[in-house]
Amino acid sequence: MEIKTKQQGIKVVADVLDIVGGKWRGQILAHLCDDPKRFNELKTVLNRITSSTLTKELRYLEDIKMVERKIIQDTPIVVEYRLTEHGMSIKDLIYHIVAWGLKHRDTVFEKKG
Amino acid sequence: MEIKTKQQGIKVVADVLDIVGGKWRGQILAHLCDDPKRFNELKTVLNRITSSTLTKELRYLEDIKMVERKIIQDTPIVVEYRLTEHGMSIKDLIYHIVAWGLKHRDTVFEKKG
DNA sequence: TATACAGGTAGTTTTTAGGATACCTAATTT
DNA sequence: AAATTAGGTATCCTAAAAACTACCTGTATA
Repeated sequence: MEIKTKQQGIKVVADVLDIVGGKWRGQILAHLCDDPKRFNELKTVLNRITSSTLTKELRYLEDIKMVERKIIQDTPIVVEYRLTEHGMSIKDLIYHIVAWGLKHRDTVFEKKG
Repeated sequence: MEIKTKQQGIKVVADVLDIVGGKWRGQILAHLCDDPKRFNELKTVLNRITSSTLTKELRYLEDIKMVERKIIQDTPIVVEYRLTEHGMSIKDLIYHIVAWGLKHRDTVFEKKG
């Protein structure tokens, strides 16, 4: 694949990073790679995220069809978030991100504590 | 690879996205995957970036040893930015990002113009 | 002579992401 | 009856990211 495919190939990088970037989206998607998670499970595992931020990020991921919200029980309410079938496609990319990070982040961050 | 390696595997996603994320860094790295580029080449190809932002982003990428700045001619001054040897390792990841994006961004962005 | 290009810096302002705080319904537990 | 859990919403606020504007050195070009 040639990235040289000028504005085509580069804009796509920005688009993908819109989806996966920011402080939380990558982490949320990474957690959902394993298995579906409930709202408060995500909240616990994403240390320090607030309810309102988590809600916003999940709504965004729903809007772009990466994640779906499923009410699995009505009363008491139980909600589950999972990757859509289409969203599953992100797993590979997340694996590559993790792989690169495990190999290289120490070098790259050596001077940054 | 198991992402389930709890906080280990997830924190690394955030770290990598720190490097590659934001509005410009991914695009800058993607452009430098092809070949070295001069300051104003980058500025032209990254439509709408300002000099000061480009300078900041390049300085950051230099600090973390992903990119190096090389004065290739003194007078008149000619400066070239290229991936460091270590920075080259990002190529694969960029390719995966582009690959995923080309396959999936239409679906994902179908409702977003 | 003056205008443009190359490669920037400095200072200020705007925009945006994310955080803080408070609050909501309904059920369950103490 | 009161507190806790589950799953949020609404509003405001702040800190950081990026943009805007102006300016700089030095060379080449018209």
